[in-house]
Amino acid sequence: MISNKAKYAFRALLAVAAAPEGESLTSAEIARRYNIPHKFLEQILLDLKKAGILDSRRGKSGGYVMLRPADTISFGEVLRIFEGPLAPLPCLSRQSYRRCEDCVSEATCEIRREFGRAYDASRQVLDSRTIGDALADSPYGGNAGQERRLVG
Amino acid sequence: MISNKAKYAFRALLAVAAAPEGESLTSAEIARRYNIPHKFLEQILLDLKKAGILDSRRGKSGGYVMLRPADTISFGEVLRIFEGPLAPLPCLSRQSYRRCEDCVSEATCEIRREFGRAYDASRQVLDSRTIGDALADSPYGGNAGQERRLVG
DNA sequence: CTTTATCTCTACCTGTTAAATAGGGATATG
DNA sequence: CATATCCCTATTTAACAGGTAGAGATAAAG
Repeated sequence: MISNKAKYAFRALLAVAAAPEGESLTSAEIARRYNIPHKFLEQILLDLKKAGILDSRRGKSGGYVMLRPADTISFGEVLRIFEGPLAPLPCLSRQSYRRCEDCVSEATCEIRREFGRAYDASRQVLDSRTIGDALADSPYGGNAGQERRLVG
Repeated sequence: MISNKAKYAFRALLAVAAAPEGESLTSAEIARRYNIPHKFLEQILLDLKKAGILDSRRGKSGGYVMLRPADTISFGEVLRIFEGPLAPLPCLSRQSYRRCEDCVSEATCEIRREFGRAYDASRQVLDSRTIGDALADSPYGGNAGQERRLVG
């Protein structure tokens, strides 16, 4: 299971990305809309800002906007911000490789091989699908991060 | 990352499954071979027994043997014993479904949809690949759970 | 029938993390 | 200058990971 923190981050990102071009969204509004504890959400939005994904405006009529286009932000990237490495085994992580204490030979390790396959399969999805894709595929057809399509 | 507990369980299972037909393997031997804390491993082996995967013999010259053939035991099944549901979101778990508090509409939830894809991809691997498969594909060509192949 | 090697069971311990909660400080707008 | 917002840090509570510890049950060997 992914953490609530990560899930709230996706909610927030999708909401900000789906907002009309140029309009900002406040943490309070997002929290209300999705029933997320407000102060907790603030921390999360701050993390997204520090990661260079969101930008913010302070003061009255402040709020959050996308800093990068939604279709350049993959689910994998966001997940890694909040969950750390996605690899199921330390020896499978490119970013933060660590040897397994109980491993006799990495090259022949069956566990590593099988989980490597599972990891590849899941990464294929998470690192290719973006926030923009998710909105575009949405029933309501959000269109953040790309040109507007004519509907009808 | 999967827990050490689960990883140790796979080590143990693969070792027992790879043992010559009819021979049992002691927890001490497995612990020594893979540098796993012995008492911790004992708990794990007990869990595998309670799950109906391993059988055990007590007393001198005791040890563990497979209760079911290795090629009927998927990585997913074992993982679920030690990690609980594999679904990345509670609303994606068939076995222990739970609604997300912050979800407005499950049918249109972009998070659910995207993680559903990732989950499907990873489950495709974990629920189809078995301990027996993993040994068969091994460089050294273990052959537990199926007829012996001639190596020439 | 005693010793010894094994599995079985239960309790406990320590550090880390999840999931908030709390309380203010900084800043922009009206 | 009042208010609404974002910004930052500390604290709390519960659960969980990853063991450690000690004793009991059982079976084989001598």
